[in-house]
Amino acid sequence: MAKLDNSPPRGTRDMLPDEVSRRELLIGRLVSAYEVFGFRRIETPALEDISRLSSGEGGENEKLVYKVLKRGLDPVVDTGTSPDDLVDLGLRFDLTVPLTRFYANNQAQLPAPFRAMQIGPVWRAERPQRGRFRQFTQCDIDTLGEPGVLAEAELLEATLSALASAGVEPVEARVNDRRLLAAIATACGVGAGRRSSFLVTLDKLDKIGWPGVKAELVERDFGAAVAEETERVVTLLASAVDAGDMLARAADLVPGVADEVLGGLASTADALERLQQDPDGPSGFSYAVDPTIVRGLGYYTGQIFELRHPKAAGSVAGGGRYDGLVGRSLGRQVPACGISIGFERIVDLAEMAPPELGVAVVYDRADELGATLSAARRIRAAGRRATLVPKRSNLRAQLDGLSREGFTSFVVLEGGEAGEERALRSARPSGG
RNA sequence: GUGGCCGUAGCUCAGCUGGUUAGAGCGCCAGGUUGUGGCCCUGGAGGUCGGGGGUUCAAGUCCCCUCGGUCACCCCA
Repeated sequence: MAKLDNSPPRGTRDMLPDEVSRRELLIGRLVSAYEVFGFRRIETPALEDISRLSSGEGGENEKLVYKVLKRGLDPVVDTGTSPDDLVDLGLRFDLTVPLTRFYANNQAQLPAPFRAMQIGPVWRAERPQRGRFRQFTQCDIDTLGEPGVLAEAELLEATLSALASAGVEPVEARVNDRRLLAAIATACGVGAGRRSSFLVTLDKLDKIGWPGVKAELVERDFGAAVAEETERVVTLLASAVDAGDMLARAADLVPGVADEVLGGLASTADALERLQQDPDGPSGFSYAVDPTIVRGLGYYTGQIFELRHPKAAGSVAGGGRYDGLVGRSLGRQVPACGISIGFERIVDLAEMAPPELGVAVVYDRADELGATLSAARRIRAAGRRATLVPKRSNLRAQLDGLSREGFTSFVVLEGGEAGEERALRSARPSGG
């Protein structure tokens, strides 16, 4: 038989036992942290109707959907058939779109406001890179039915507290508002039709700086005047000494922005300030109102968030308000807001104790099987974890290996009878 | 989806300008010493050099395609 390539599909990964232990432990921390705020865990299917994944609300991500062919297709496809007619399902590319369907479907049984938590895999047909996979896990919390910025402030607090409980520090939270961005675009002379193209470029400021942003704006045919005005307005906004100052400047520099928008950002910033001062709150985070963060997804309508960690590739969490999305499924507008943690981007930063495997029961293959099994069973009956391992010729080396694996003690069976249980001296690499 | 770099044992890597049966360390297995521990000694298994095609008397080494990783773009958790 020919040897096949055993690596998993591109951008997906196998998970070893130690990794799974670590991930489970981290999920437990996040779930506990979120439950304290009243978020209830739900689950939705990996598959959704393709039309729901292609509504245009998912922005760029919709181009990355894995599509599923209809069952029972004729093996020979005539050339006149459009590819779209062959597909009826797709793998979800985030947890938010499925959540809005879930809400519309189960609304009668859900409280208002409803606080949802979802943890599960999503798929995007991207080119993989460090911190970017084709299958990855998102940890979402969302509040549906709360129009006020209490939702925003609470979601940020819950996320910061969840990250802190996992030892993921320091985290920098940035907050902005889609409506402020729209007003900035207008103030700089950009028409509504070209707004998103403008914002995509502005979003790159921290990466390519003003020379890069201005060059790209000119390249995209916005003209030198728009480019200069953008630099002037945004620089003045960004050079504010604090959130309050920035918002005061915005009222002046960006005349089109509604007071409600600036007031909302002020409330969120104030809530984060008070959280930071509170000895009961999470520490190890900073925050800023940043008029240049954009976020790609098309469905955001209000405040948007981005959380970063210095060692993580890209952002560690992101989200925002999407008041229009539930209405697409329900036919009635329901305000909604959510944040998603990128699990793969924090799992290596989290401080998790290595798994403890309990007692290694070292047996001799020559001994009677029944006696061996019952010796291990007695240990388990005492509420402990016991794993049978066959004795190797070099016991010294074996014990060392068992310790590295994560066993904390061992007993050697002789004639099926357990000897004295002894602790394994730690041979684990430090920092485990 | 576009472009750059990379791909040799389970892991980390060596293999000069193409030239006999492709190497090391660690790990693994068996044994010795030990006799319920980190040392030491001996032996062993394990590679169609990511896969396919081509150039050549000869390819791990050169060319093309493909798969995978990585970086940049795009975008994003």
